[in-house]
Amino acid sequence: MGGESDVEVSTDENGGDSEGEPNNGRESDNGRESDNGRESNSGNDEPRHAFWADEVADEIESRGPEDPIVIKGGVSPSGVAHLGNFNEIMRGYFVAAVLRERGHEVRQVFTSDDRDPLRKLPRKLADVDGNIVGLGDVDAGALGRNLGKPYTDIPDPFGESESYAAHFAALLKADADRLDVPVEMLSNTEMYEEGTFDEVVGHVLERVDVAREVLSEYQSKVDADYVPFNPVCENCGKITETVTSVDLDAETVEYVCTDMTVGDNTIEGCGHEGTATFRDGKLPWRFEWPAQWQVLGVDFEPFGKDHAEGSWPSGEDIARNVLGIEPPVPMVYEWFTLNGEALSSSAGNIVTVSEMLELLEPEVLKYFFALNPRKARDLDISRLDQLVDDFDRFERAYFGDVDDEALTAFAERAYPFVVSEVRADRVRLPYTFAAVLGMTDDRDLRIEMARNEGYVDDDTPEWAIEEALERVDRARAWAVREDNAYNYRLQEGLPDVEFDDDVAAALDDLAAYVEAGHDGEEIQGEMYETARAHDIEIGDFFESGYLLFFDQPQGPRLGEFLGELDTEFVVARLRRES
RNA sequence: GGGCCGGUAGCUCAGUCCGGCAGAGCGUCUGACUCUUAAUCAGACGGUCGCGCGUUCAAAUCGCGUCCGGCCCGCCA
Repeated sequence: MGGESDVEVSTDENGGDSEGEPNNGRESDNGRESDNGRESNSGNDEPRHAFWADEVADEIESRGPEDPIVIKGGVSPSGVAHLGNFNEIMRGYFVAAVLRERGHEVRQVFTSDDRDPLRKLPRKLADVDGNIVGLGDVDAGALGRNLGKPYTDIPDPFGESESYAAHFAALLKADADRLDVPVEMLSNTEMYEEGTFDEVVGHVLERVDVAREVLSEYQSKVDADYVPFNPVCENCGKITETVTSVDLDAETVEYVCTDMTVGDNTIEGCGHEGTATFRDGKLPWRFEWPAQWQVLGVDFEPFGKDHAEGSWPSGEDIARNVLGIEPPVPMVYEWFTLNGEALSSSAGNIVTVSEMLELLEPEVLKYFFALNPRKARDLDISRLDQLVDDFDRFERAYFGDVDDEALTAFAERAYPFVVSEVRADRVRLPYTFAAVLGMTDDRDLRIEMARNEGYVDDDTPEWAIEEALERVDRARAWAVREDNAYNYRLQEGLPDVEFDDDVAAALDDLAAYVEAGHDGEEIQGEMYETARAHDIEIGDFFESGYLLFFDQPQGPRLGEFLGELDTEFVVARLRRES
């Protein structure tokens, strides 16, 4: 793992190859004593990693895993593929990225646990574009009739994919692609059907006594009749729980299709008695999870705090004492809240990746997941500007432009995995400013305003301008969605406003001045003159201008803004004509 | 009831593993720039590190207890 990582770490040299603009940002001018300090203190005791993924990678490496290192995540395909599910993918992604940088071959897989039965109707679904829709917008009856069946045996409510499960998995995969995360989607059902689990299932059923004994430590319902295999009923298609006998040689089980209790509800069995192969059913979750570790050779798996005290301890135990394998390196991540509340699809408090990407660049979203997984965080949509500001600062820290040792150390490790490409001369408009630029759809005017504020100059490459402007559309979408203080909009039509006679006269004078042809700075100065000449408060005069152009009492430095607009339009508006 | 995780400035969070002056950004306030979008510059304010006890020369950090929030001990993420 030596060579490649050494090259990667010394980013200072290789940053320049892409755009011919040597990246000296990280070593930049303000002589940084921290560089010297780093030399001196790195000798003795091993410094703590600034990025959690490095810690995890250390632990994985210490076990001497064989390449490819396998990193897994997984969810049951119920309801909406929301941002919370992305913990599973993104946490694994950063560890995978670190290991790859260290020279390992890494396979990141994500299981869709799609042989699980649909237990209750989801309140919300997401269509193929990631838009959230209610149950009423799809054929809810068709779903209801399929309660108890594996997700892969249920039709796609949107009638597009081959099953409910396939629809859901496609959404997750599409979101992973949007974030440029290379993850291999695996269908649990397919793995059963292909016989991938045959051996483990046989092994568990052969040692059913041990299996019962181990699991009974964790689940009181495990009794002498408990058989850790749930066949799919050949008659009604539902997952059943009552296995009456096992034939290890034939790799089949006999079962009775009995009722299944789910919370307060009962999903009725059909009473059918039949025979199922090991491929026509599934292991219960507590066994299935360790079985996945075995058949996929999983080395690392992040999981939510819900599993930390339930499935993980039993899974670890089952892996060692029933399957005889070493469980993967675990990592518990805290759940984040959305707007201060728990993520809940039934309460409608969810957001999807594609929704977020309408508001943020992918790298900002990735940055969110690069933060310490142990901390409970809130993703506050109304304060996305804060998150973006934090990201921008994080980015500047990578290039050595922030006087914050801890942040810089974190950024040096995490930043390259957050962006698709490290480029020194990116332009980042502050998010709220970007929202303000959204007041107009005129691309040139946006650029001009950014130029006026010094974010863009003649040396700014076209690609950087293009990328910077992408934030404008997103920030604009945010301002509109939140309808907040940055939701400015140049009014296309004349707003419904009335003015006193003296203000009206002043506006007419200003119109004449603009019509005569003056630049923005001159118009700005003239506004003061005009207001004085008509003996009106300067503030009031500006306000009348803002009302005319934005239908709001506040706005940009008006003269210079008007100077950028079409003169005819400005003159007509000042005269309240159109 | 038993267990796990979180709680640090108004907000978002570093710092906690391995004890050493309570930190950053944003916001707020004041001042400056012909008073006007994001600002910029200068300065100020801002803290019972959830709370208590203990260990220690020294505790946000370690131990015990406790409060609040979330989660697990059915199924499932």
